[in-house]
Amino acid sequence: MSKISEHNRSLIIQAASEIFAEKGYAATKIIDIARHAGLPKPNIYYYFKSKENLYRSVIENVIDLIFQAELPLHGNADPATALEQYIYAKVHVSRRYPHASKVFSSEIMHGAPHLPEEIAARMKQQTLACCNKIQEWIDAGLMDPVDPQHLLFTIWASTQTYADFDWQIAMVSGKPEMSETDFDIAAHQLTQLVLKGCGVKPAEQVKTDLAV
Amino acid sequence: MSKISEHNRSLIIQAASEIFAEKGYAATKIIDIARHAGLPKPNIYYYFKSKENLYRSVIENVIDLIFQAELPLHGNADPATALEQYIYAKVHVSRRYPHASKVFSSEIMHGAPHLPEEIAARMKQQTLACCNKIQEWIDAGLMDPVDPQHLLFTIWASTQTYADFDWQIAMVSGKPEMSETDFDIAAHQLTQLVLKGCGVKPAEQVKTDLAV
DNA sequence: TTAATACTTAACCCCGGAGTCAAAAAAAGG
DNA sequence: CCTTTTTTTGACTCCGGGGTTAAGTATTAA
Repeated sequence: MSKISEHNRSLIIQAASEIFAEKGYAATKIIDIARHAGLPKPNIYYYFKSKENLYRSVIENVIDLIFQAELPLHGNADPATALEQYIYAKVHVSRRYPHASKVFSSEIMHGAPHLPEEIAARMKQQTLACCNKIQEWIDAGLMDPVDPQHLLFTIWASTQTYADFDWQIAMVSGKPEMSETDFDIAAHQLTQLVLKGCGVKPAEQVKTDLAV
Repeated sequence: MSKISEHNRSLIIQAASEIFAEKGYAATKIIDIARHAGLPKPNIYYYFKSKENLYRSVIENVIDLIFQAELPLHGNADPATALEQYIYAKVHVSRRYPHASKVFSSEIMHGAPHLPEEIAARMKQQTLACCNKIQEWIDAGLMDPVDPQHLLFTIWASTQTYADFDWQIAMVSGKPEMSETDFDIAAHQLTQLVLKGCGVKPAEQVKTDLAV
Protein backbone atom coordinates (compact mmCIF):
# COMPACT_ATOMS: atom_id res chain seq x y z
CA MET A 1 0.00 0.00 0.00
CA SER A 2 1.55 3.24 -1.18
CA LYS A 3 2.15 6.32 0.94
CA ILE A 4 -0.53 8.29 -0.84
CA SER A 5 -3.06 5.53 -0.56
CA GLU A 6 -2.45 5.17 3.14
CA HIS A 7 -2.73 8.90 3.64
CA ASN A 8 -5.99 9.19 1.73
CA ARG A 9 -7.49 6.20 3.44
CA SER A 10 -6.89 7.69 6.86
CA LEU A 11 -8.17 11.06 5.66
CA ILE A 12 -11.37 9.40 4.55
CA ILE A 13 -11.78 7.30 7.69
CA GLN A 14 -11.34 10.40 9.80
CA ALA A 15 -13.85 12.42 7.83
CA ALA A 16 -16.26 9.50 7.71
CA SER A 17 -16.09 9.03 11.48
CA GLU A 18 -17.11 12.61 12.02
CA ILE A 19 -19.97 12.61 9.58
CA PHE A 20 -21.28 9.19 10.59
CA ALA A 21 -21.16 10.30 14.24
CA GLU A 22 -22.93 13.53 13.49
CA LYS A 23 -25.66 12.21 11.21
CA GLY A 24 -25.86 8.46 11.66
CA TYR A 25 -25.32 5.90 8.93
CA ALA A 26 -28.43 6.40 6.82
CA ALA A 27 -28.40 10.19 6.89
CA THR A 28 -24.77 10.35 5.86
CA LYS A 29 -24.08 11.21 2.23
CA ILE A 30 -20.87 9.96 0.67
CA ILE A 31 -20.44 13.30 -0.99
CA ASP A 32 -20.38 15.02 2.40
CA ILE A 33 -17.60 12.72 3.53
CA ALA A 34 -15.76 13.44 0.29
CA ARG A 35 -16.07 17.18 0.69
CA HIS A 36 -15.02 16.97 4.34
CA ALA A 37 -11.96 14.98 3.33
CA GLY A 38 -11.22 17.36 0.47
CA LEU A 39 -11.52 14.68 -2.20
CA PRO A 40 -13.88 14.01 -5.09
CA LYS A 41 -16.62 11.48 -4.47
CA PRO A 42 -15.38 8.66 -6.72
CA ASN A 43 -12.19 8.52 -4.66
CA ILE A 44 -14.19 7.25 -1.75
CA TYR A 45 -15.42 4.42 -3.94
CA TYR A 46 -11.93 3.87 -5.24
CA TYR A 47 -10.50 3.28 -1.77
CA PHE A 48 -13.56 1.74 -0.14
CA LYS A 49 -15.85 -0.12 -2.45
CA SER A 50 -19.15 0.94 -0.93
CA LYS A 51 -20.73 3.04 1.79
CA GLU A 52 -21.34 -0.10 3.80
CA ASN A 53 -17.72 -1.11 3.45
CA LEU A 54 -16.45 2.30 4.48
CA TYR A 55 -18.73 2.24 7.49
CA ARG A 56 -17.40 -1.14 8.55
CA SER A 57 -13.86 0.18 8.36
CA VAL A 58 -14.87 3.08 10.57
CA ILE A 59 -16.48 0.68 13.04
CA GLU A 60 -13.35 -1.44 13.27
CA ASN A 61 -11.30 1.67 13.90
CA VAL A 62 -13.70 2.72 16.62
CA ILE A 63 -13.79 -0.66 18.30
CA ASP A 64 -10.04 -0.65 18.70
CA LEU A 65 -10.24 2.57 20.70
CA ILE A 66 -13.03 1.22 22.88
CA PHE A 67 -11.15 -1.98 23.57
CA GLN A 68 -7.97 -0.10 24.47
CA ALA A 69 -9.80 1.51 27.35
CA GLU A 70 -10.61 -1.87 28.90
CA LEU A 71 -6.95 -2.58 29.67
CA PRO A 72 -6.81 -1.11 33.21
CA LEU A 73 -9.19 -3.81 34.41
CA HIS A 74 -6.88 -6.56 33.19
CA GLY A 75 -3.80 -5.74 35.22
CA ASN A 76 -3.07 -6.80 38.77
CA ALA A 77 -3.75 -3.48 40.47
CA ASP A 78 -5.92 -3.22 43.56
CA PRO A 79 -9.58 -2.40 42.86
CA ALA A 80 -9.36 1.27 43.84
CA THR A 81 -6.49 1.92 41.45
CA ALA A 82 -7.86 -0.27 38.67
CA LEU A 83 -11.35 1.24 38.78
CA GLU A 84 -9.97 4.76 38.92
CA GLN A 85 -7.77 4.15 35.91
CA TYR A 86 -10.58 2.40 34.10
CA ILE A 87 -12.97 5.30 34.57
CA TYR A 88 -10.32 7.79 33.54
CA ALA A 89 -9.54 5.75 30.44
CA LYS A 90 -13.22 5.60 29.51
CA VAL A 91 -13.73 9.31 30.04
CA HIS A 92 -10.58 9.93 28.05
CA VAL A 93 -12.06 8.13 25.06
CA SER A 94 -15.17 10.30 25.29
CA ARG A 95 -13.04 13.42 25.38
CA ARG A 96 -10.45 12.49 22.79
CA TYR A 97 -12.57 10.45 20.40
CA PRO A 98 -16.14 11.70 20.72
CA HIS A 99 -16.94 10.67 17.15
CA ALA A 100 -15.86 7.11 17.77
CA SER A 101 -18.00 6.96 20.85
CA LYS A 102 -21.05 8.20 19.00
CA VAL A 103 -20.62 5.87 16.06
CA PHE A 104 -20.31 2.96 18.43
CA SER A 105 -23.33 3.98 20.51
CA SER A 106 -25.44 4.58 17.46
CA GLU A 107 -24.54 1.20 16.07
CA ILE A 108 -25.37 -0.60 19.31
CA MET A 109 -28.57 1.35 19.84
CA HIS A 110 -29.93 0.18 16.53
CA GLY A 111 -29.17 -3.44 17.22
CA ALA A 112 -25.63 -3.57 15.84
CA PRO A 113 -26.70 -4.43 12.29
CA HIS A 114 -23.20 -3.85 10.90
CA LEU A 115 -21.10 -5.24 13.73
CA PRO A 116 -19.17 -8.34 12.68
CA GLU A 117 -20.01 -11.42 14.69
CA GLU A 118 -16.40 -11.79 15.64
CA ILE A 119 -16.26 -8.38 17.32
CA ALA A 120 -19.42 -9.09 19.28
CA ALA A 121 -17.82 -12.29 20.50
CA ARG A 122 -14.71 -10.43 21.62
CA MET A 123 -16.87 -7.90 23.45
CA LYS A 124 -18.70 -10.62 25.30
CA GLN A 125 -15.56 -12.44 26.25
CA GLN A 126 -13.81 -9.27 27.41
CA THR A 127 -16.80 -8.28 29.49
CA LEU A 128 -16.81 -11.68 31.10
CA ALA A 129 -13.16 -11.22 32.04
CA CYS A 130 -13.96 -7.84 33.62
CA CYS A 131 -16.85 -9.35 35.59
CA ASN A 132 -14.62 -12.14 36.84
CA LYS A 133 -12.02 -9.65 37.99
CA ILE A 134 -14.63 -7.69 39.92
CA GLN A 135 -16.01 -10.89 41.40
CA GLU A 136 -12.52 -11.78 42.60
CA TRP A 137 -12.29 -8.48 44.42
CA ILE A 138 -15.66 -9.12 46.01
CA ASP A 139 -14.67 -12.61 47.06
CA ALA A 140 -11.46 -11.21 48.52
CA GLY A 141 -13.54 -8.81 50.60
CA LEU A 142 -12.06 -5.78 48.85
CA MET A 143 -15.47 -4.34 47.95
CA ASP A 144 -19.20 -4.81 48.52
CA PRO A 145 -20.95 -7.72 46.85
CA VAL A 146 -22.40 -5.82 43.89
CA ASP A 147 -23.50 -7.32 40.61
CA PRO A 148 -20.42 -6.88 38.40
CA GLN A 149 -22.41 -6.61 35.17
CA HIS A 150 -24.65 -3.82 36.39
CA LEU A 151 -21.62 -2.02 37.76
CA LEU A 152 -20.02 -2.18 34.33
CA PHE A 153 -23.20 -0.97 32.66
CA THR A 154 -23.23 2.02 34.98
CA ILE A 155 -19.60 2.85 34.28
CA TRP A 156 -19.98 2.44 30.54
CA ALA A 157 -23.10 4.56 30.41
CA SER A 158 -21.80 7.30 32.70
CA THR A 159 -18.52 7.71 30.90
CA GLN A 160 -19.86 7.53 27.35
CA THR A 161 -22.58 10.01 28.13
CA TYR A 162 -20.04 12.83 27.97
CA ALA A 163 -19.46 12.11 24.29
CA ASP A 164 -22.85 10.81 23.24
CA PHE A 165 -24.98 13.42 24.94
CA ASP A 166 -22.63 16.34 24.57
CA TRP A 167 -25.43 18.42 23.12
CA GLN A 168 -27.60 17.94 26.19
CA ILE A 169 -24.69 18.58 28.52
CA ALA A 170 -23.78 21.75 26.69
CA MET A 171 -27.39 22.91 26.76
CA VAL A 172 -27.94 22.16 30.41
CA SER A 173 -24.61 23.49 31.63
CA GLY A 174 -24.71 26.56 29.43
CA LYS A 175 -21.12 25.92 28.29
CA PRO A 176 -20.70 25.31 24.54
CA GLU A 177 -18.21 22.58 25.32
CA MET A 178 -16.53 20.93 28.26
CA SER A 179 -12.94 21.86 29.14
CA GLU A 180 -10.20 19.42 30.07
CA THR A 181 -10.83 20.32 33.70
CA ASP A 182 -14.53 19.60 33.35
CA PHE A 183 -13.72 16.12 32.09
CA ASP A 184 -11.33 15.58 34.97
CA ILE A 185 -13.96 16.68 37.44
CA ALA A 186 -16.47 14.34 35.84
CA ALA A 187 -14.07 11.40 35.97
CA HIS A 188 -13.08 12.19 39.53
CA GLN A 189 -16.63 12.47 40.81
CA LEU A 190 -17.70 9.27 39.07
CA THR A 191 -14.68 7.48 40.52
CA GLN A 192 -15.56 8.65 44.00
CA LEU A 193 -19.17 7.61 43.51
CA VAL A 194 -18.17 4.13 42.41
CA LEU A 195 -15.42 3.59 44.99
CA LYS A 196 -17.47 4.85 47.91
CA GLY A 197 -20.72 3.42 46.59
CA CYS A 198 -19.22 -0.05 46.25
CA GLY A 199 -17.31 0.15 49.50
CA VAL A 200 -13.97 -0.31 47.75
CA LYS A 201 -11.05 -0.32 50.17
CA PRO A 202 -8.48 2.39 49.42
CA ALA A 203 -5.21 1.20 47.88
CA GLU A 204 -3.04 1.59 51.01
CA GLN A 205 -5.52 -0.40 53.03
CA VAL A 206 -5.24 -3.28 50.57
CA LYS A 207 -1.44 -3.30 50.74
CA THR A 208 -1.55 -3.30 54.52
CA ASP A 209 -4.04 -6.15 54.55
CA LEU A 210 -1.94 -8.24 52.24
CA ALA A 211 1.21 -7.50 54.25
CA VAL A 212 -0.39 -8.78 57.45
CA MET B 1 -61.29 15.11 16.16
CA SER B 2 -63.36 12.02 15.52
CA LYS B 3 -63.01 8.68 17.26
CA ILE B 4 -61.53 7.02 14.22
CA SER B 5 -59.05 9.81 13.65
CA GLU B 6 -57.88 9.66 17.23
CA HIS B 7 -57.53 5.90 17.04
CA ASN B 8 -55.56 5.94 13.82
CA ARG B 9 -53.34 8.75 14.99
CA SER B 10 -52.33 6.83 18.07
CA LEU B 11 -51.85 3.66 16.04
CA ILE B 12 -49.49 5.54 13.76
CA ILE B 13 -47.62 7.27 16.57
CA GLN B 14 -47.12 3.94 18.27
CA ALA B 15 -45.88 2.23 15.13
CA ALA B 16 -43.72 5.22 14.25
CA SER B 17 -42.10 5.24 17.69
CA GLU B 18 -41.05 1.66 17.28
CA ILE B 19 -39.65 2.01 13.79
CA PHE B 20 -37.94 5.32 14.48
CA ALA B 21 -36.37 3.80 17.62
CA GLU B 22 -35.26 0.72 15.76
CA LYS B 23 -33.84 2.38 12.66
CA GLY B 24 -33.36 6.04 13.38
CA TYR B 25 -35.02 8.91 11.54
CA ALA B 26 -33.28 8.74 8.18
CA ALA B 27 -33.37 4.97 7.82
CA THR B 28 -37.08 4.83 8.58
CA LYS B 29 -39.39 4.38 5.60
CA ILE B 30 -42.89 5.71 5.87
CA ILE B 31 -44.16 2.57 4.22
CA ASP B 32 -42.70 0.48 7.03
CA ILE B 33 -44.56 2.54 9.58
CA ALA B 34 -47.71 2.17 7.51
CA ARG B 35 -47.36 -1.59 7.29
CA HIS B 36 -46.60 -1.84 10.98
CA ALA B 37 -49.71 0.16 11.76
CA GLY B 38 -51.79 -1.88 9.32
CA LEU B 39 -52.67 1.11 7.16
CA PRO B 40 -51.88 2.18 3.60
CA LYS B 41 -49.07 4.66 3.18
CA PRO B 42 -51.11 7.71 2.13
CA ASN B 43 -52.99 7.52 5.40
CA ILE B 44 -49.82 8.48 7.19
CA TYR B 45 -49.68 11.60 5.04
CA TYR B 46 -53.33 12.25 5.60
CA TYR B 47 -52.98 12.36 9.37
CA PHE B 48 -49.48 13.79 9.55
CA LYS B 49 -48.47 15.96 6.66
CA SER B 50 -44.89 14.80 6.34
CA LYS B 51 -42.30 12.44 7.75
CA GLU B 52 -40.73 15.34 9.59
CA ASN B 53 -44.07 16.28 11.07
CA LEU B 54 -44.83 12.73 12.17
CA TYR B 55 -41.42 12.52 13.77
CA ARG B 56 -42.01 15.71 15.69
CA SER B 57 -45.26 14.31 17.02
CA VAL B 58 -43.43 11.23 18.16
CA ILE B 59 -40.80 13.35 19.87
CA GLU B 60 -43.41 15.35 21.75
CA ASN B 61 -45.02 12.13 22.90
CA VAL B 62 -41.67 10.86 24.05
CA ILE B 63 -40.70 14.02 25.87
CA ASP B 64 -43.86 13.86 27.96
CA LEU B 65 -42.84 10.45 29.26
CA ILE B 66 -39.32 11.62 30.03
CA PHE B 67 -40.59 14.67 31.86
CA GLN B 68 -43.02 12.62 33.92
CA ALA B 69 -40.11 10.73 35.40
CA GLU B 70 -38.60 13.95 36.78
CA LEU B 71 -41.45 14.46 39.23
CA PRO B 72 -39.98 12.61 42.22
CA LEU B 73 -37.23 15.22 42.50
CA HIS B 74 -39.77 18.02 42.80
CA GLY B 75 -41.57 16.89 45.93
CA ASN B 76 -40.55 17.51 49.52
CA ALA B 77 -39.26 14.04 50.31
CA ASP B 78 -35.91 13.50 51.99
CA PRO B 79 -33.02 12.86 49.58
CA ALA B 80 -32.86 9.10 50.12
CA THR B 81 -36.53 8.64 49.27
CA ALA B 82 -36.54 11.16 46.45
CA LEU B 83 -33.45 9.76 44.77
CA GLU B 84 -34.69 6.21 45.11
CA GLN B 85 -38.04 7.09 43.57
CA TYR B 86 -36.34 9.11 40.87
CA ILE B 87 -34.07 6.24 39.84
CA TYR B 88 -36.97 3.82 39.87
CA ALA B 89 -39.05 6.17 37.75
CA LYS B 90 -36.22 6.54 35.25
CA VAL B 91 -35.62 2.79 35.05
CA HIS B 92 -39.36 2.32 34.69
CA VAL B 93 -39.38 4.49 31.58
CA SER B 94 -36.59 2.38 30.09
CA ARG B 95 -38.50 -0.78 30.82
CA ARG B 96 -41.96 0.35 29.85
CA TYR B 97 -41.15 2.71 26.98
CA PRO B 98 -37.88 1.54 25.47
CA HIS B 99 -38.79 2.99 22.08
CA ALA B 100 -39.36 6.41 23.54
CA SER B 101 -36.04 6.28 25.28
CA LYS B 102 -34.21 5.35 22.10
CA VAL B 103 -35.90 7.97 19.98
CA PHE B 104 -34.99 10.60 22.55
CA SER B 105 -31.39 9.43 22.85
CA SER B 106 -30.95 9.24 19.12
CA GLU B 107 -32.31 12.73 18.70
CA ILE B 108 -30.01 14.17 21.36
CA MET B 109 -26.99 12.27 20.11
CA HIS B 110 -27.29 13.85 16.70
CA GLY B 111 -27.54 17.33 18.07
CA ALA B 112 -31.31 17.53 18.54
CA PRO B 113 -31.99 18.81 15.02
CA HIS B 114 -35.74 18.29 15.37
CA LEU B 115 -36.22 19.30 18.98
CA PRO B 116 -38.36 22.44 19.29
CA GLU B 117 -36.58 25.29 21.01
CA GLU B 118 -39.34 25.46 23.58
CA ILE B 119 -38.77 21.88 24.72
CA ALA B 120 -35.05 22.44 25.06
CA ALA B 121 -35.82 25.44 27.24
CA ARG B 122 -38.10 23.37 29.45
CA MET B 123 -35.42 20.72 29.78
CA LYS B 124 -32.85 23.26 30.85
CA GLN B 125 -35.16 24.87 33.35
CA GLN B 126 -36.26 21.56 34.83
CA THR B 127 -32.66 20.41 35.15
CA LEU B 128 -31.82 23.62 36.95
CA ALA B 129 -34.63 22.95 39.41
CA CYS B 130 -33.28 19.44 40.05
CA CYS B 131 -29.78 20.80 40.61
CA ASN B 132 -31.09 23.35 43.05
CA LYS B 133 -32.91 20.69 44.97
CA ILE B 134 -29.77 18.59 45.25
CA GLN B 135 -27.77 21.64 46.27
CA GLU B 136 -30.27 22.30 49.06
CA TRP B 137 -29.73 18.80 50.39
CA ILE B 138 -25.99 19.35 50.29
CA ASP B 139 -26.27 22.68 52.07
CA ALA B 140 -28.47 21.04 54.70
CA GLY B 141 -25.73 18.46 55.28
CA LEU B 142 -27.94 15.61 54.08
CA MET B 143 -25.39 14.38 51.54
CA ASP B 144 -21.81 14.89 50.36
CA PRO B 145 -20.95 18.02 48.38
CA VAL B 146 -21.09 16.49 44.92
CA ASP B 147 -21.60 18.40 41.69
CA PRO B 148 -25.37 18.12 41.14
CA GLN B 149 -25.11 18.27 37.35
CA HIS B 150 -22.65 15.43 37.07
CA LEU B 151 -24.74 13.39 39.46
CA LEU B 152 -27.74 13.90 37.22
CA PHE B 153 -25.74 12.97 34.13
CA THR B 154 -24.73 9.74 35.82
CA ILE B 155 -28.28 8.88 36.79
CA TRP B 156 -29.67 9.74 33.37
CA ALA B 157 -27.03 7.72 31.57
CA SER B 158 -27.19 4.72 33.87
CA THR B 159 -30.95 4.42 33.76
CA GLN B 160 -31.41 5.04 30.05
CA THR B 161 -28.70 2.56 29.19
CA TYR B 162 -31.10 -0.30 29.91
CA ALA B 163 -33.30 0.83 27.03
CA ASP B 164 -30.75 2.33 24.68
CA PHE B 165 -28.14 -0.40 24.88
CA ASP B 166 -30.49 -3.33 25.32
CA TRP B 167 -28.74 -5.14 22.50
CA GLN B 168 -25.38 -4.95 24.24
CA ILE B 169 -26.89 -5.93 27.57
CA ALA B 170 -28.62 -8.91 26.02
CA MET B 171 -25.44 -9.97 24.28
CA VAL B 172 -23.23 -9.62 27.33
CA SER B 173 -25.65 -11.17 29.79
CA GLY B 174 -26.69 -13.96 27.45
CA LYS B 175 -30.36 -13.30 28.18
CA PRO B 176 -32.45 -12.28 25.17
CA GLU B 177 -34.24 -9.74 27.32
CA MET B 178 -34.30 -8.47 30.88
CA SER B 179 -37.09 -9.58 33.20
CA GLU B 180 -39.01 -7.35 35.57
CA THR B 181 -36.82 -8.64 38.35
CA ASP B 182 -33.67 -7.78 36.43
CA PHE B 183 -34.88 -4.21 36.09
CA ASP B 184 -35.64 -4.06 39.79
CA ILE B 185 -32.20 -5.35 40.63
CA ALA B 186 -30.65 -2.78 38.31
CA ALA B 187 -32.64 0.05 39.88
CA HIS B 188 -31.88 -1.16 43.38
CA GLN B 189 -28.16 -1.47 42.81
CA LEU B 190 -27.92 1.92 41.16
CA THR B 191 -29.88 3.45 44.03
CA GLN B 192 -27.50 1.92 46.56
CA LEU B 193 -24.52 3.11 44.57
CA VAL B 194 -25.82 6.66 44.46
CA LEU B 195 -27.03 6.83 48.06
CA LYS B 196 -23.90 5.32 49.54
CA GLY B 197 -21.61 6.96 47.01
CA CYS B 198 -22.99 10.41 47.81
CA GLY B 199 -23.19 9.78 51.53
CA VAL B 200 -26.92 10.37 51.60
CA LYS B 201 -28.37 10.04 55.08
CA PRO B 202 -31.08 7.38 55.31
CA ALA B 203 -34.65 8.65 55.63
CA GLU B 204 -35.12 7.88 59.33
CA GLN B 205 -31.92 9.70 60.18
CA VAL B 206 -33.22 12.81 58.46
CA LYS B 207 -36.50 12.75 60.39
CA THR B 208 -34.63 12.35 63.65
CA ASP B 209 -32.32 15.21 62.83
CA LEU B 210 -35.19 17.53 62.03
CA ALA B 211 -37.02 16.50 65.19
CA VAL B 212 -34.05 17.45 67.33
C1' DT C 1 -82.59 10.96 2.33
C1' DT C 2 -79.36 13.89 1.10
C1' DA C 3 -75.53 16.86 1.30
C1' DA C 4 -71.27 17.62 3.31
C1' DT C 5 -67.37 16.00 5.40
C1' DA C 6 -64.04 12.55 6.86
C1' DC C 7 -61.41 8.85 5.47
C1' DT C 8 -59.28 5.30 2.14
C1' DT C 9 -56.88 3.76 -1.81
C1' DA C 10 -54.23 2.82 -6.18
C1' DA C 11 -51.54 4.87 -9.30
C1' DC C 12 -48.55 8.19 -10.06
C1' DC C 13 -44.36 11.86 -10.02
C1' DC C 14 -39.76 13.20 -8.99
C1' DC C 15 -35.54 14.05 -6.82
C1' DG C 16 -31.45 13.00 -4.50
C1' DG C 17 -27.99 10.00 -3.41
C1' DA C 18 -25.51 5.35 -4.15
C1' DG C 19 -22.76 3.60 -7.29
C1' DT C 20 -20.30 3.39 -12.28
C1' DC C 21 -17.29 4.29 -16.10
C1' DA C 22 -13.97 5.70 -19.25
C1' DA C 23 -10.66 8.78 -20.06
C1' DA C 24 -7.05 11.92 -18.22
C1' DA C 25 -3.25 12.77 -15.17
C1' DA C 26 0.31 11.48 -12.10
C1' DA C 27 3.65 8.17 -10.03
C1' DA C 28 6.45 4.41 -10.15
C1' DG C 29 9.55 1.42 -12.42
C1' DG C 30 12.90 -0.03 -15.75
C1' DC D 1 12.89 8.39 -21.87
C1' DC D 2 8.74 5.07 -22.49
C1' DT D 3 5.60 1.63 -20.12
C1' DT D 4 2.81 0.25 -16.57
C1' DT D 5 0.28 0.98 -12.59
C1' DT D 6 -2.00 3.96 -9.49
C1' DT D 7 -4.86 7.81 -8.71
C1' DT D 8 -8.06 11.52 -10.11
C1' DT D 9 -11.97 13.39 -12.39
C1' DG D 10 -16.51 14.78 -14.60
C1' DA D 11 -20.28 12.98 -16.47
C1' DC D 12 -23.23 9.54 -16.28
C1' DT D 13 -27.13 5.67 -14.71
C1' DC D 14 -30.54 3.99 -11.75
C1' DC D 15 -33.76 3.33 -8.24
C1' DG D 16 -35.86 3.75 -3.78
C1' DG D 17 -38.49 6.41 -0.97
C1' DG D 18 -40.92 10.94 0.07
C1' DG D 19 -44.72 13.05 -1.28
C1' DT D 20 -49.09 13.88 -4.47
C1' DT D 21 -53.43 13.40 -6.81
C1' DA D 22 -57.86 12.30 -7.89
C1' DA D 23 -61.32 9.20 -7.56
C1' DG D 24 -63.54 6.37 -4.57
C1' DT D 25 -66.10 4.88 0.00
C1' DA D 26 -67.63 5.42 4.56
C1' DT D 27 -69.63 8.73 8.36
C1' DT D 28 -71.91 12.24 10.09
C1' DA D 29 -75.37 15.96 10.36
C1' DA D 30 -79.75 17.78 9.49
